[in-house]
Amino acid sequence: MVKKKELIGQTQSKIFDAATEVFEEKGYAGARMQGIADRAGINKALLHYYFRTKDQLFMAVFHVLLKKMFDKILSIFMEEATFKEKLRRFLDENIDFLIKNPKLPLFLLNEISHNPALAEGLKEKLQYGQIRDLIYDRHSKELKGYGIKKSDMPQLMITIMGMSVFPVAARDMMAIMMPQMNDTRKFNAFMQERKEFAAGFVMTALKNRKK
Amino acid sequence: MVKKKELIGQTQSKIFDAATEVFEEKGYAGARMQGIADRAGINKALLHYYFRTKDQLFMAVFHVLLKKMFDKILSIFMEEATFKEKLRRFLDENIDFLIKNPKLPLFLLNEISHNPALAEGLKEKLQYGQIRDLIYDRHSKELKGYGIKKSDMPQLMITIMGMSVFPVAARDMMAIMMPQMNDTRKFNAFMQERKEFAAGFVMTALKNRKK
DNA sequence: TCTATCTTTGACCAATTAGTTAAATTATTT
DNA sequence: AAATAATTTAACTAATTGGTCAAAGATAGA
Repeated sequence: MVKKKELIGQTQSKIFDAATEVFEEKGYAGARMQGIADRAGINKALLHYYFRTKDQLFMAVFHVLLKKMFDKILSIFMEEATFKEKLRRFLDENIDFLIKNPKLPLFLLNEISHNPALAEGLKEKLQYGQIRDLIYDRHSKELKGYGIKKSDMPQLMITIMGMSVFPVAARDMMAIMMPQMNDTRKFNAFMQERKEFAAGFVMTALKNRKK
Repeated sequence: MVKKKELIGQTQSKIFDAATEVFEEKGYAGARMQGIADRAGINKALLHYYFRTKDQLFMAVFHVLLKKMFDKILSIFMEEATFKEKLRRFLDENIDFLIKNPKLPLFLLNEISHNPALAEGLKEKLQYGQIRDLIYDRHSKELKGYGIKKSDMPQLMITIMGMSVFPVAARDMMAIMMPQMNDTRKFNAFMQERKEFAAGFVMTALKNRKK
């Protein structure tokens, strides 16, 4: 027999999944409670029964997605390995993640830019503020060998992030110049290729960097 | 004496400027006609007098901004110069442009992703579809010397674009990990630094690329 | 089975929002 | 100066949208 709590779970997670899809697709301002209810296959009143307001529902979805993205990014750099190894693992795993969640980066970028307060929670809670120092300190010898000073870390980190995230976020715009990007199969192949291209590109640039 | 056409121009361009600001800030779905009227210092009915509907006003603004962005990108690569020189000029000028128009990339990315048809006009009109071949053919000798085949061009182009555009588009998100990015003065200094960093990074990676 | 609680729904409400209209004001032409 | 045309406004309308409510249906415990 199906228990009540499982039913709650079913409905609530049906709602949550539908809300995730709709918010990712249309953004907060473009999303409609009715549209979320429709996609979840339920009544709009039931939506408000489980999540009192649009803001509450959005916040629940947003924070799960933000954490999902950052956990992926950060977990790899917290492991025990050389910087070079981490770079490869990061690009491999992050690109796989992005292929599976192609709408996520642009969604997060947009919502945060429309409402910077959204990032506040994570900022304090997980102390990501220190991440630059943490990474640098763990690999200072290796990075110094590449001519990277602590003050260069933002440049390097944003470069690495951009190598994987930018193509996914900017896909539709780049497709104006490169129509083959419109074909999802080709785009995914491009992203697979990119694992190797990006890792090679960054490591070559680092190893031959003038100090 | 102020002529009628200038007056029209004044009001129309006041509206256009206000609409540009509001759309860039809030996106199509988040923008309000009343908000645009307020920012332009006029009545809402007057908005509809000059631009019949929200869609019409948005389209006018959007296409100007899309063209602005692409002209900037493409003009440099159409000049007579070596690829290396173009790369430097592109990063210099594009980063200056982005510092002045920090909300532009995310706005365009978002609106196109919410409504891919928006890109159609430009795609056909300016034949950007061929840009990859155009650039490659002009620099095939130099690029082949770096071990770049024609099929590598998308990887290279998206890398170069991402080096300049990503930091601006992802600023607020990267600021979660690097709080100093929240300070506009520091961020702009970072972008200035990036001209040199990115140019050096890309050229080093190209020159030492294994073929 | 009876009761209390939890879940789901249809109908409704109030606020917001894009868009209209008719009249008033200002500018242009003759 | 008078007539005509363009510009601007206040007040309004219709549709959309987030949110409520009371009642019906389902579930679990006594």
